[in-house]
Amino acid sequence: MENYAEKLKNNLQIDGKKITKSRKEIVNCISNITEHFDADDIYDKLKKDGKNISRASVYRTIPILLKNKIIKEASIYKRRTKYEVVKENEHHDHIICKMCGKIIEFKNDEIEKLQETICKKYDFVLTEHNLELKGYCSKCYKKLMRK
Amino acid sequence: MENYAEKLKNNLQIDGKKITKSRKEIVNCISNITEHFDADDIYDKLKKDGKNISRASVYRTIPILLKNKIIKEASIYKRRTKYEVVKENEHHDHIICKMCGKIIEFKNDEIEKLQETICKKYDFVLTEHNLELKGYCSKCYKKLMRK
DNA sequence: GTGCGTGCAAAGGATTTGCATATAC
DNA sequence: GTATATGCAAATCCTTTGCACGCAC
Repeated sequence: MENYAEKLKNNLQIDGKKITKSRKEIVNCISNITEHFDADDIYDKLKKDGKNISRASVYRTIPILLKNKIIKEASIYKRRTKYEVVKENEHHDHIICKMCGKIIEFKNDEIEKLQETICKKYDFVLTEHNLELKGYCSKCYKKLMRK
Repeated sequence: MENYAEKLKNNLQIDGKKITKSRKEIVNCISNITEHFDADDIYDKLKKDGKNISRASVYRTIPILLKNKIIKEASIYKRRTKYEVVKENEHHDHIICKMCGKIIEFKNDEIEKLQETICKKYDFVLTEHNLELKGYCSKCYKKLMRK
């Protein structure tokens, strides 16, 4: 379990930025989200919890969270950017439905091993990777076929 | 060299859609582009060539080109969708050096097969994928180690 | 002739920004 | 006290859409 609030605090101090109530609430809010989320998800969740933090503040905090690797961009769906909380040692890849935006996370050791093999072949040292499989979930594919 | 105009024509006829001047101009325009482009790039290029086709038509033609696999989404940068012309049998993935930016293109059939297997497992129909391996090329890695 | 496609301008919608005020330090 | 952050509403900007007209078939 990582302490995102602490991480943010340290990074803000280094940058000479302020540790405000809004920022603390936002980082606290997202650290409880396990799925993917967008700016409005944060805004709504805060509002539901009685915290009246403006959309502007949410949007202005997101770049800070990105920079400090507390969240990362997961996908963009219908012009809306989706994020996920960064968890150390929990890498996974994504399957994305192009129609409904559904996202499935997976991890495949065989693929990871092959990636290593490929990089060795090209004399590269692999440090990270990003694999996105795009297509249609069974529901959407059926819809598509009916047309 | 593929004949995109012909491909579009055939597909439009199958769908009972019309082969209009605008659509012909647009497909002709993009078939000469080798880099990535967005909707406005098409609009501007057409305008420069004296073809006054509205932005609306460009935007309305893009989904048709996507559907017919004449173009595909390449990336989204600053809320602007970038496309590239689809070239048959030219799929590849990328290895990218984080230090010098060197890019190596590769293709690995085993990984592609595994992707299919994974999608089947999750009841997804795979239509496209994107795999980026990031790390350091041997030269840069040595530099890094010397530090 | 009919229905699909086009152009125009207006609408949409996520995100950004200017400005006055509030707050962390 | 001062610089940075916030909230609000307005602005931005890519993209979509309604509508009247035009064109492919």
